[in-house]
Amino acid sequence: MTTIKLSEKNKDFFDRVYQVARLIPHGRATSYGAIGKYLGSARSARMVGWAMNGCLKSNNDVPAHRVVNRSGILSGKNHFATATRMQELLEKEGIGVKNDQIVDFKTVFWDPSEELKL
DNA sequence: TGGGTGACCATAG
DNA sequence: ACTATGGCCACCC
Repeated sequence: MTTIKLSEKNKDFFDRVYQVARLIPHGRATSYGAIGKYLGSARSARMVGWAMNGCLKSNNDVPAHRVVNRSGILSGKNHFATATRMQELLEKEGIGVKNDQIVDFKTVFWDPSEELKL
């Protein structure tokens, strides 16, 4: 049983990442960097990935499969329950996946700092 | 305390 | 076009 330590500061960060991830529309996908940028780019994209890692271990409704790297590659599929889990979830939403990479990613791409611009 | 690692990204050569 | 490097910052040993 793995427990993620969450100090006050990063708990806030994790929370924000989860919030944005939940706002990703059905059938769309975004990147770690995009989320990091939306959160202020002060935090690097790596932290977003770290947050995602934590999200899989906690029981929340964060669609981690809709978050990929900048090339549309399913870089985190390795962290899902099964190697094909992430791809299956994406394809079920109508997102094409070929060779662990999202087909026509630029079309599927959903940028929070654009769509969610306040 | 310090150093290595990571579901990454941007820039430089 | 591709490879190399630095930066980012929380986590673990």
